[in-house]
Amino acid sequence: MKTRLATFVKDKRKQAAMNQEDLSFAAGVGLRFVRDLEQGKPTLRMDKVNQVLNLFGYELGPVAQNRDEESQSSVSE
Amino acid sequence: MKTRLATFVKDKRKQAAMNQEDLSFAAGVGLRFVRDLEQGKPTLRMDKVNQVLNLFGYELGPVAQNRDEESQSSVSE
DNA sequence: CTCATTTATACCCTATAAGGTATAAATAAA
DNA sequence: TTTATTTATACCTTATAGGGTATAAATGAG
Repeated sequence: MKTRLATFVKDKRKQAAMNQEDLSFAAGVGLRFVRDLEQGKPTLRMDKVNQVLNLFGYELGPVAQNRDEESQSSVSE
Repeated sequence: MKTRLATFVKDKRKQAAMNQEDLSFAAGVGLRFVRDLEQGKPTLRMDKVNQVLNLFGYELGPVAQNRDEESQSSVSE
């Protein structure tokens, strides 16, 4: 499943013109981890996810279940 | 360290008049996990954290590092 | 103060996330 | 089409999170 988080990371990565390998290196996590993250694996460790999000000035936090945290566009309806 | 997430959960739990044991049972996670969560342990698994947040209508998501995601009331601004 | 409740720490075991390697499947450019 | 690049899956090992139990330290009521 493509979660909000997965989409967010993939999107930010594309914006930064990086491939998954670049990102994994920059974040200091394994390439496999970046892949799991972008595939929406739900059991990831928060600290590892944060290592990635920090690159983009973000971090994991509680968000209301329906709100669309200022990603940018999407939700067409 | 008391992270934003730790504070959020503890606060929501208090609001719901539950102790940690109640919360662990309601969320289907171990009591130890609730404790680690409220103590700000950084290496928690996202799925377990989400089991707790879901009780309050929240979930983990990317938030900008300095913003103070509405703790309880509303988004003022 | 004592006693009850709640929360925090420590020890231990089991299940599994992280990550490496290899491979396969897309995606894109020629 | 072929070939290169990127992304996805599978297998395996190692490190560790989750969680149970026990204990200790707070917190609070009397």
